Amino acid sequence: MEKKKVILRQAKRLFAKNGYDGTTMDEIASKSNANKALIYYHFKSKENLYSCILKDSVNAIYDYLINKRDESDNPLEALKIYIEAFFVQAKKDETFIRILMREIASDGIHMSDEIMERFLHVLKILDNIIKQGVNEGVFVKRDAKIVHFIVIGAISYYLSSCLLRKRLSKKFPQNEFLLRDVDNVPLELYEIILKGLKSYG
Amino acid sequence: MEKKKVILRQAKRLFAKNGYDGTTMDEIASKSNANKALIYYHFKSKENLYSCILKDSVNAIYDYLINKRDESDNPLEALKIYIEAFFVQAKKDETFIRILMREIASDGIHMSDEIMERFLHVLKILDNIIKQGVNEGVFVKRDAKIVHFIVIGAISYYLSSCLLRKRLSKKFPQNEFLLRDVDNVPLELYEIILKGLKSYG
Amino acid sequence: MEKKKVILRQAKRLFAKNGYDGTTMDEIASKSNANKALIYYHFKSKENLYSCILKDSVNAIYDYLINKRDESDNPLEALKIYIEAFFVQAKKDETFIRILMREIASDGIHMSDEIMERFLHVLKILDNIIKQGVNEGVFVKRDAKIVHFIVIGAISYYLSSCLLRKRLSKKFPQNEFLLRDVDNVPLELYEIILKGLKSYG
Amino acid sequence: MEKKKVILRQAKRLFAKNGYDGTTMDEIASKSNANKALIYYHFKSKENLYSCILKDSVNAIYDYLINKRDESDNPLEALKIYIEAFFVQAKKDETFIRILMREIASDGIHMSDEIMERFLHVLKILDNIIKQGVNEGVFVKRDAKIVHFIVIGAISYYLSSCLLRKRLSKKFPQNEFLLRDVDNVPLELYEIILKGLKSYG
DNA sequence: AATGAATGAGACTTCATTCAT
DNA sequence: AATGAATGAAGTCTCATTCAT
Repeated sequence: MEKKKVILRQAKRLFAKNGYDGTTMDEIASKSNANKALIYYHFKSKENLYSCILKDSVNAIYDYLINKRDESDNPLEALKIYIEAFFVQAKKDETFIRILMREIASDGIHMSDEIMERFLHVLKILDNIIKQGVNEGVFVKRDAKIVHFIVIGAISYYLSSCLLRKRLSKKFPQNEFLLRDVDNVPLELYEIILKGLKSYG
Repeated sequence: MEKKKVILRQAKRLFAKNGYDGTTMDEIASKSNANKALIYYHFKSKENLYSCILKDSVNAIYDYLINKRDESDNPLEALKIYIEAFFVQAKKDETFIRILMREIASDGIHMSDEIMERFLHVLKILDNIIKQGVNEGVFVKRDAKIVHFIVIGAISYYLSSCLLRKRLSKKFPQNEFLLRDVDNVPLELYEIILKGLKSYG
Repeated sequence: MEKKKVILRQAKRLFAKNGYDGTTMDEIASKSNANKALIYYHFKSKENLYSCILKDSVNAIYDYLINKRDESDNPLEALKIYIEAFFVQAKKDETFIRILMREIASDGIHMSDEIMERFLHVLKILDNIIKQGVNEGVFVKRDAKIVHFIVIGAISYYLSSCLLRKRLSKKFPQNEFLLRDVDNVPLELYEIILKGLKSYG
Repeated sequence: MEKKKVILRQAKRLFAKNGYDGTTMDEIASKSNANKALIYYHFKSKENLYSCILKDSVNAIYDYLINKRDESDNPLEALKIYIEAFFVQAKKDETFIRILMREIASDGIHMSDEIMERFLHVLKILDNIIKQGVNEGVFVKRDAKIVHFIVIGAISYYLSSCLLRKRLSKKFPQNEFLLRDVDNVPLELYEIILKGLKSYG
């Protein structure tokens, strides 16, 4: 019972780090101190194990965002909350963002319809916020999707490149300033986007 | 001599689509109508083949950006040109952005120091633009890095998700509007960022 | 558990006959009626499989000689026993001598430090016998090492050339007498060496 | 013309060190600074190249021994000359002895009939010496073949183990004395054998 | 005489998966 | 729930050899 969770956790870590094809069942078994056959006992197949992990992650982020959404119906604040929530959740489960990046890079080979739909809902939350803002006249009219690419793209890119930047800044100390962490990413991001969207009147 | 280029092109396509571990030498050989041993004759190993591809791509984008940079020294225009150039080049060589995403997701396992340094230079070009803008008082003071995450993150995410979005919009027609392509990404992106950065008065 | 031993035995036979590079894992698998992957399951690599075999063989001959050594502390008899024991053991495990010859021919590429040390012990047993004999005045003073080269060289050469001589004697019947087996090799050897070493008083 | 000899020399060195299967045509090409196809141009095939080398070596030792044989018809001296000649020639062309050891270990897979016959002649020279000695009453009656195994076995073993012993004596300095070179191998060998064979009277 | 490119066969090794217990 | 042994397919890489020039 406990073992199953350990397997899930370790598998997730490995899938995030090395990708689906770069992760072996042997590695998962060894990192979770489990017999390889036990993984099959619990999860049927590698594909299924991966699928479980993907589903859990998408559900977690969806549930979190849905919860936070209800904290405000003011578009300005809602946008801020959305960005922060996405960031917080993505940081808490850093593996997810890496898995997502790989899925996008491979056109979602491993994503089931169910998972895709759930992910669409995540986007829709942001879309609604922008639309409401435009309707209420607080945002300039602009394709809401571009905001979505900015938010998810920037956060994904920032979070998943943390280790790489750390490594680079050691190797190239003269460019260290380029690679240092940003103080408060969600706030900076929010401020730029907000200023970029806000209609003055 | 021709064959070598064919192999490079096909390998790149496959690495972009399926990742390093998801691509087999057999597949590359078959897609480039080459004998498998010939790939080893020209490229020594899978790792080395991948490395060559990575290097070529990073060099191409670097050269293109360096060229474009010299077209203006006005930070506002330079920013616009940078965004557009990055977008154009990334779109022309769509495979690169996917390879890059995977590399970031795996903390750059396959990136040699040489390649990393070259990639750092790409970032530095943007950093200099922002810094000049802040110095000249046309941009509000803000951590230049966040802009970099927005530009590269959003463009990467947008471009590499094209096919996935197309697939999704067929499967979920009710949400099709969410997934449609944005009319003019670099322009929209530039306008939001510019508005978000510009200092008034 | 049984399979592992079968693999070891068959691998040993093949390595002896065809050398390390001349033996394929496919061949070993087929001769031991085992799946190739099973060999890797039990032995990790070809190199390691070979190493195990080498270690076992050296240990076997060492243990046998150590045991026999204690049967006498008279140098004359001890020398006789050593020669006979080495011969008997080498004949019982004929593969070993061939493997050893190849190892020597290639300067022990595959010999680990551990194995080398064990083999050194084998030499030391003979060395001690000769030295004791010289000290007690029953042997003329002579470099003990030369005796070692005679014993091991002659026995190795004799035993491993058995099949070749048989083949040759069929092909060249007029020289058959040159190639026939010697009646009692260890005894003949012992007598020559003893006579060659003995000091007369 | 020159290249052909370089190829032969380098191939021989490699075959001696790594065996037939352990040596690749690529390696030979690279060590002789020749194009791989050139080796095929000169030698048809790997097997043939090896065969040429084997033949040359056996012929060289045969010619040398035949020459030396005529220097004496006294069995005692002839034996001494034979041992010394075999040793000198084997030392001059150290690769040969290693190749021979491997051939014996693998029952002479690569030895053509022609080469085998020539090698038989080498043995016959020694056989004749011993027989003459027995006939003349200077040697005790003893199977001549055993002397042959002693001479060839001991010399082969001694010469081909030189590097290995050097390596070992560095790794195990406390046993260095066991591994040091013998001062005058052919003399020591001759003296033991002579004393072992001589009939007193 | 000499070479760069090309190839088919096969080598070592790994992997997801299953089975018997 | 848990495990050691076993397997077929496939993956990376090497090798002897040939071809066109």
